[in-house]
Amino acid sequence: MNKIRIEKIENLPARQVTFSKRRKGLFKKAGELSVLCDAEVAVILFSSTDKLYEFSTSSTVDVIARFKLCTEDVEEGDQQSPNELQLVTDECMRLNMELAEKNHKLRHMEGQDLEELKIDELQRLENMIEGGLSRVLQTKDQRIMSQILALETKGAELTEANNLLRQRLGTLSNGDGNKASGVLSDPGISTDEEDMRSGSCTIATSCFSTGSSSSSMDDSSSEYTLSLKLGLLPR
Amino acid sequence: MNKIRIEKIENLPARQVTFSKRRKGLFKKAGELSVLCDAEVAVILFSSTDKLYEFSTSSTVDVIARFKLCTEDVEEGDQQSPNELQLVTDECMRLNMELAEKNHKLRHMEGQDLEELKIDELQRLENMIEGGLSRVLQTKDQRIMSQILALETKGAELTEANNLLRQRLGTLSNGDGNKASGVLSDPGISTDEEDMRSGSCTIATSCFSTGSSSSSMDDSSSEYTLSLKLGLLPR
DNA sequence: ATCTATTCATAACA
DNA sequence: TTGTTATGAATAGAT
Repeated sequence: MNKIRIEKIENLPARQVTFSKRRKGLFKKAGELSVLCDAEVAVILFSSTDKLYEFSTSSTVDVIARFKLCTEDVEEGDQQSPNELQLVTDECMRLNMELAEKNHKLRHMEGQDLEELKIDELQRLENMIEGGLSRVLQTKDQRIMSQILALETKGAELTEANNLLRQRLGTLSNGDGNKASGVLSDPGISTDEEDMRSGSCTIATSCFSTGSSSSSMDDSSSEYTLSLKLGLLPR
Repeated sequence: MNKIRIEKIENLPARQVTFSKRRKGLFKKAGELSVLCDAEVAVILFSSTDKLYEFSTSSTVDVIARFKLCTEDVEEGDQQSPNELQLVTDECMRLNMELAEKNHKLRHMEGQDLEELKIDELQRLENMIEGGLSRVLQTKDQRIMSQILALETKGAELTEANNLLRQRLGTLSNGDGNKASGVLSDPGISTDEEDMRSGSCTIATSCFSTGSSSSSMDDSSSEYTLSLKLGLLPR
């Protein structure tokens, strides 16, 4: 409903959704144009994940052939039609160079081959890495928070259910108090709650195995609050 | 204002107008999609009068080359002779995949597309980034230290030379003490030292504006050491 | 080409 | 992924 700026969508799922919707729209428009105006059209589309999508009135290769005819006439004279092998070879070389560059950049990001960098380049690299790191940390925290929230909710539900069951048991056999309390330690009924305490904690703490955050392990407050405190540790 | 049926417009002028309007719209949509979703796109269009129109993000022939690569893979296998073209095409495909993978990794390192990662993957990513960061910082510090050392040495040499000159001047005109001390402020002789203190300082501090690495900057030592430490700052 | 009345496409949300 | 809806964008028809 909102107007958007035409710039790269950084959020991946949103980008994927927009891609598939607009791709559909684009293809539709292309088809309408071809019918309305009796035109021949081909649309070739590569997603950011390098997947190919195409639309064409007749056959894409036919349109391409026609296109080649039109354009080769223009540049004919200086070169005899660069054959397919040449085309693919060029693309190969281009890819090779691009790959080398990316590898180089990646090595720098990983702290390798730093000798070749000047101090200011190192500084820029540092800033870039720190930017990435902060985004990673932020994302991780968000993820952890939402997981904690989900667990809390489930925990609360289970606790309530447990209380209800206990109550019901108490009503059924109100003559025998031991029976009711015995149920609590019965794995068949209250395991869920137990799992919350042990299992979830492990998940939370294992995430911080770096060591920077294994500090305040005191369970002075309730167990649930404890996992929260650990979870949001920004580092 | 009326809704129109999608069928060939028989009226020629009307068809031409519609063609030009919708062509513009189609190209715009194609451009928006490519920017929004970081996609590569090519639109090839022949009017009913066989005039060619094209739109593409990079170059139409590049996109066509890529398209050929993708489609030829599909129909490989029935052809037996693994000619050169096939070989190069295979290599191209391999490169394409590798490149996609590197790009993906790089984006993660830069803190993009993190939605697709699970918590433990985020944690591993964080560790990797932190490793790189620490190496970058270490390299930067080393570089800075060695530059400091070089400047210190040079500073010491200059000081010594300066002393020698001063001494010599004192010997030449030992009757006049003012002359000798005046020399010190004479740009022709002692500029080097002055420049070290003022000019370089500005450069130096700006480099550490990030704050993360401005650690042992204590100027408890001699003045030379102070200006030198600042001076080595890069750029 | 320029101008609206409409239809259409789609961003955000569920 | 699919569907819904409030909005902005595209455009048919007229000038």
